[in-house]
Amino acid sequence: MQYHFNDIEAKWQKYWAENKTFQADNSSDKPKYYVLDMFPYPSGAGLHVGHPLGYIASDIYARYKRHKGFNVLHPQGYDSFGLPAEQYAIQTGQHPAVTTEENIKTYRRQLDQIGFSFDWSREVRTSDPNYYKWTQWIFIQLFESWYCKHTNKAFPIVELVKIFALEGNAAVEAVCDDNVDVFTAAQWNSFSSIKQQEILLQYRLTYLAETEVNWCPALGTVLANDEIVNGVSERGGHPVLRKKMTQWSMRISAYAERLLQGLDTIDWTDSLKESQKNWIGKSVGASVSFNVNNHDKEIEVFTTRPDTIFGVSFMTLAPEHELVSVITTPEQKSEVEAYIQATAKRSERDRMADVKTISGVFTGAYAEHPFSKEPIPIWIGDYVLAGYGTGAVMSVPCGDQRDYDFAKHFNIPIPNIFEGVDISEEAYADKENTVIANSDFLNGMNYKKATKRAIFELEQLGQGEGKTNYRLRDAVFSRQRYWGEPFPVYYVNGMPQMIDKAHLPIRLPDVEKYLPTETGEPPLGRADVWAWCTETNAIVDNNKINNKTVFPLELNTMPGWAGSSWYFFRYMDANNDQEFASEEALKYWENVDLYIGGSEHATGHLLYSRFWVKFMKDRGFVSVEEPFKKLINQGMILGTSAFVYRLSYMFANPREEEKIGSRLLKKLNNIYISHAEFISKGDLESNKKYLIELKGKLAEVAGLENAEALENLIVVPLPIHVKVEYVNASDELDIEGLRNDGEFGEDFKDAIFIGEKGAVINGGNDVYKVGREVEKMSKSKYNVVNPDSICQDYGADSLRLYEMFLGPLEQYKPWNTAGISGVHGFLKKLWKLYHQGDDINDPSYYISDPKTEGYYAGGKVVKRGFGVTDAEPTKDNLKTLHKTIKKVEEDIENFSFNTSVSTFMIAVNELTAQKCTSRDILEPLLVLLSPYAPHIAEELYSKLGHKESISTAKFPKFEEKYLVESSKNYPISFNGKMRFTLELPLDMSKEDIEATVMAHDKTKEQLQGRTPKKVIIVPGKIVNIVG
RNA sequence: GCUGAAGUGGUGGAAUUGGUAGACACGUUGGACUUAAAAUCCAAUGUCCAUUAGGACGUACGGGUUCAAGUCCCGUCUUCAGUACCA
Repeated sequence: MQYHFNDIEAKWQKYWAENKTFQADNSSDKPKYYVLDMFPYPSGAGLHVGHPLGYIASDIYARYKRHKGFNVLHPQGYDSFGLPAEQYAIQTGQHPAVTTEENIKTYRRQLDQIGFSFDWSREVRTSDPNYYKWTQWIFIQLFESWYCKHTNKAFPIVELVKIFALEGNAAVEAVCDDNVDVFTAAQWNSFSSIKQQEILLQYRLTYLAETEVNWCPALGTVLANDEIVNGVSERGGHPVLRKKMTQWSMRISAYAERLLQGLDTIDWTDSLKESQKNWIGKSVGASVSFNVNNHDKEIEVFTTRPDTIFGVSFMTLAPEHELVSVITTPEQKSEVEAYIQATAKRSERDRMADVKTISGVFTGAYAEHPFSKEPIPIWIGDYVLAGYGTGAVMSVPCGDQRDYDFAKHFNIPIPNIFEGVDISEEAYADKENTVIANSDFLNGMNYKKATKRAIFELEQLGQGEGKTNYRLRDAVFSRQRYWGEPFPVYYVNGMPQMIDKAHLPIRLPDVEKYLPTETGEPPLGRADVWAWCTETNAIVDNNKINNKTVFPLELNTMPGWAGSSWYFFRYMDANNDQEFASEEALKYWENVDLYIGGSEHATGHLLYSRFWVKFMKDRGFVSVEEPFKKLINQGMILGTSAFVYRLSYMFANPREEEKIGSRLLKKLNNIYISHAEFISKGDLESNKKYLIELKGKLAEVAGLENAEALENLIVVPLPIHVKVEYVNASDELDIEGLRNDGEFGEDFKDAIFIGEKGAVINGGNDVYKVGREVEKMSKSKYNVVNPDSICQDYGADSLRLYEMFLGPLEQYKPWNTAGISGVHGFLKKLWKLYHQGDDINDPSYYISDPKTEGYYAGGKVVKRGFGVTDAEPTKDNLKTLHKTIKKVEEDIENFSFNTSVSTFMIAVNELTAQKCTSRDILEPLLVLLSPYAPHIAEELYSKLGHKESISTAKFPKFEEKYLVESSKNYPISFNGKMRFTLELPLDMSKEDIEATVMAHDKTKEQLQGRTPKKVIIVPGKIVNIVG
């Protein structure tokens, strides 16, 4: 009875789909458990073996929790808005919805064949209007809300309007724009509607603002900082400019403190929490304003050390600071301007990498110390960043190393304000053990006291206050793209108006092309039917715009993170068209218990979702404060790229080029050498050596009579990616396959390959070995391994087990198909373990090969078939089973899936050796295995006579009593080195152990007459004899 | 620079509290079965010395604590990831 995995897997996948085995109920007596994967973006390339890693882990956990008696929600969907589909649309004219639909079909097919226990009845797609209707609705709620600092909560904006009408804004503690003017109730009531709307926009949680953005003209869109690599766009490598634009922003800064505090309440890894903490970047200190001498200007700075205010000996402004041009004296003007220009040329990366160089220029201007009234020189320096704080610092060289270095470099005095501290070599930044000196009223105080006093005195002067600064900036929410959620917004007199919930969704309009317009408007600017009629509440033709009843609609779309910031709630009630999810569903499922995904979302998706959830909680839409209770980052599966090495050459002497004809050059350009043929890549000396050896060959290969022509040629092997499918396990290249591959065109048609032995390959005389390197899987690197062929050749259960067996879930690891035979072999052994019967009544039984499907006994072929019996399990059987239960359960709880695969292998090896056929052992073993290899588990479980899916079976209970041992094989060590082992009863006393061990022949042999100094006995563990 | 993670056979990786380092696999070698191959099964496999018995050395490197260290402490190096010259 052979293990026909393809048939078995197809059978059970069909069974699960037809019986809706994994459909979750929104009510149950069982406790709930919500397991979620970060949903994929359905790219055109389909799934590769890296994608399922996290899905397999979460599926194992979800199935395990079902066995443990939980009502499990385990959904899946697609983050289906995104730039790649739009890029493809621009190139081909295909509507992104069409390609997205096709891609999703591929994804679904690929996901289904791996046997995930997803509840597909709850599928969500962010690009589906029935979904983005609610994304638009949440946007409207953000627009209709403001944040009260006093109660630390968001409230409806109508309540703010009431306050304004009653008492003005003077007493309102809200998170708002910096430049809000104070007004009274009377003033508010006298304002025009437009003026009122303008003011409210300064308070709304989503607002329009002029922001400086990274504008990429070639892509026609704004890019996030992390979409820019080395000053050009990550996608396509186009140049990027800074540009001011009016865009929607999200007032995420209002939630900075709660986002920080909330981290303590969730079970995430420390490294992830650390990234979010750094991203939020809280620092507590004070803002201080310095008057500029001879100008009616103030420079405001933020400092974390107001206690060191008397140590200020200069100030530094960022070169971009707005006051620089105002205060610079005529004498310093040319120098300052030159410095500003030089700084502007340097990229941020440059400035960052070059920490050691100290540069700066004196502006010629002075500020006044708030207390001592001494003049303080004002400098500019590029170590001060315009984007952080106020773009200016008060420099205290004795307490800050950067200030110290700057002062030393420019011979600025370094006053010491710390008692008994030597600052002749470096600054003293330790604030815990300082006593302030030379600081007037702060003398003799420690850091804490001095800080408090300094802030108090500054407040008295009206020149400062205590302040907490966050690095977290408000998030830009507009994208100049087509394939994203349209805003439910139209404009009346330039003021944004929200469309009522009843008329949502606002669907994406059709456009002819997906590019920005010639005038630089977003792609929606191309739509002909993109105006809002307030009478019919419908989208109408643009030429009906009269700005009385018909108004223009917003042309931007929302960013990728809009849809992914709340999708986990939609799964709870995915088909609800009245609400984003019903109150009952939200109450029942609460939030995600376990979230698995890549660490690349640490500061994007994971921060924005937390922000939206906190907002939704404030407004009473949901009842939870955090979206994801526990989060695990799965590591990436890397590809092993294959390289061939094209000889690229250059001439030490340019005239040489003429000596060699162009025909020859073409040939030279087409020679590939095997990996072992060279040792070092770019190093000239070894190249020369290599060249001498190669020269004869080149002359021969290139058909050159006169090898001297190659005299001054410098040869460098240039690595080129080739498809990994043309390389076998021994790194040998299938040259014919490569030559005939259409995708490479003529590239390799006439190529000459020099093999391992150094001969030109012609037929089977030599082999060509590729070079290998581990890299991220990507289409362009030709190193993508597709799960389809693995499912075909080994089965989904093998794939699942193998991906887990590869190593710890969180770790980055290269994919290597060679190892899959190990887990596949295990499944075959498992199958065999259940088919030890000799003569069976299995109707599906057939025999085509007596050697694999039966065995010889007494010269006869004995048929082999399903053979689980009711035999009483032996002590050894029970021990193996319970050892396995214990380990597997611990492993799953610790997400250590790789070790439980080993445990299964050990169990099957042991039970096979024990010739175990007992149902009492083999049935619970299947339940243990079923989260990992569900298909084979279902098949064998049904063969055991069960009519229900194994997913309903209870997880076996571990019983300690089967593992209790009466004896222990003690390792006997001498001076810490294990020499032999000795089987002794566990209840033996220390004294008896010592006596037995000391009397042993081997002990005497080891000691050779010496008397041991000491004998260490740890009962149940070890014996160590010292001496 | 800073922060975080890591470094163990030819390879992927085990070793949860300090207690027999290398589980489980892959690969390799040898053998059985076969006309042959595949499949399956058996054996060996950290390195070095030794015919065997056995021994020496071994968890990036250098020290230390301990009866005992992959595990704890100090220092150094390397790799990967994140990042912000954050006042």
